[in-house]
Amino acid sequence: MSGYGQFCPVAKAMELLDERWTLLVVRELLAGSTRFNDLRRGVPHMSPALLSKRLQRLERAGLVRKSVDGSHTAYRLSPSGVELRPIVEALAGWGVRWIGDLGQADLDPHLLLWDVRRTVDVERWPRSRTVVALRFSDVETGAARWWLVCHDGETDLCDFDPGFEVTATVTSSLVALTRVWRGGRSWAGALRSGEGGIDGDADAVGRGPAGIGQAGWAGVPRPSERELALARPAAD
Amino acid sequence: MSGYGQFCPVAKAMELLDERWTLLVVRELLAGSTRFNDLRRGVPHMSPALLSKRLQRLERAGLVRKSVDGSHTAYRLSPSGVELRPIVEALAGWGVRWIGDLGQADLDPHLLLWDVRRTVDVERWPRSRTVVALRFSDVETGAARWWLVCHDGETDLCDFDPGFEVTATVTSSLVALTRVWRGGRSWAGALRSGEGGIDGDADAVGRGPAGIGQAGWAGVPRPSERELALARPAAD
DNA sequence: CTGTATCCATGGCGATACTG
DNA sequence: CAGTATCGCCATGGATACAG
Repeated sequence: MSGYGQFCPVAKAMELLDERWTLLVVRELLAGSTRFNDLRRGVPHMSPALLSKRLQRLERAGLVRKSVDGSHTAYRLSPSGVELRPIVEALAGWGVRWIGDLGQADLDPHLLLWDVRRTVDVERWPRSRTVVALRFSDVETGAARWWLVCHDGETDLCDFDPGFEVTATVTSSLVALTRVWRGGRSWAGALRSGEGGIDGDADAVGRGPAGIGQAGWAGVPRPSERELALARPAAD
Repeated sequence: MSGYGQFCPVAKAMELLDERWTLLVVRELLAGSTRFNDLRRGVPHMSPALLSKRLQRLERAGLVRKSVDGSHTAYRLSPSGVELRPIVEALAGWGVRWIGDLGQADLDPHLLLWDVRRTVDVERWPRSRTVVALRFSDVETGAARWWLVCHDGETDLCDFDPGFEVTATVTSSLVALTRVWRGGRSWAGALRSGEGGIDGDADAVGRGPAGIGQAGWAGVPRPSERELALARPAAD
């Protein structure tokens, strides 16, 4: 018995949505990914077998529609799936307010840049090809260097040097850039503390992270220290 | 590893909230239950061991505060827990729109009346003691007869005859009253089809289900047939 | 009334490898 | 690129009994 045996619509909704990974797949679909491997990038650590299973389940439940066009497969949310957007956004807002503590295990340069790629504010960048190199000061070789290549309104992410001239180079610790992108930490503060830096034509790229953009929920107001204290496990 | 290894706040939120039963416990707390056994009534089929475990987890996460006063224990949501209300309500709205099909296993007279008890519109009832007897025509003995006793603005639920004079008697199939209470089915329709009936002083009790009230999300607009068709597994 | 303790079966899921 | 196949573990949680 995997159901709850309740008619309550919260229970009926959660029978589907409380399965591990499911809502993260929905989140990635809402963010615009349609391809299997794009979804994988957006939901790292999820095995392909499980992703496949979840997509099938969501399709059977009518939240996702799969369309095959030649060798090209796309998954898109149906109307009922799209209606989960306010819920996912509310969860993001809640999470950003109340689960602020990030462990080292929560940090992931691949995922951060996969998300950053979507928030680059191309309008603020030069119309000619612009390349921002990113370097994480505290990440092991292999995931420490990245390049955002912006051209014709498209942004590509490379984990290898694409060879073009670099407009500016942003250096930062992984945790600092993650915090800045999530909101709640300012790039100015990261610069001051020495956790971040920018070289090259900073103005051209909107002074680094400002031009890279922020998460959609970055602007959600954080609880005050007083509110946080009230919500804490409580000495009672 | 039970986490998702992601900094995404949706992932961080779901690490806590996608555990089985958790959000239903939150729902019941939001509805106003504070006592362990009241929570159990609101979340039937959940073992007490698991309820205890979830409450502890929620307390450690700062969403719930436990207060002990003599032999009286109360669980209340903290500010961060209360902030889940819009999410739970949105889930209820989503569920009621898109997961309309109720199986026989989802029906439960105990839970229905536990919920109904909260929505009785005492203002509409006489100031003197009012007793509504409910009888499910299709439920096995033991859970087929119920009494709502309303007095001094309080509503009590009995599964035995309290002995007072009955103001009115509502008869219905379990599925019909569940649908009416959830919204999406009208009591008038249930009466017409013969699935429901009311005897006695119907006017005094707001003509039955109208006075008994409806779920908070009963008014959520349901998708049209056309929308439903679009969201269905799709013949593509 | 408010839980805790214990036990056990299940199946979810992580890992890895492999295919059209 | 877009998945399937297989395997095995162990944690989840259901059931039951019991305790302060």
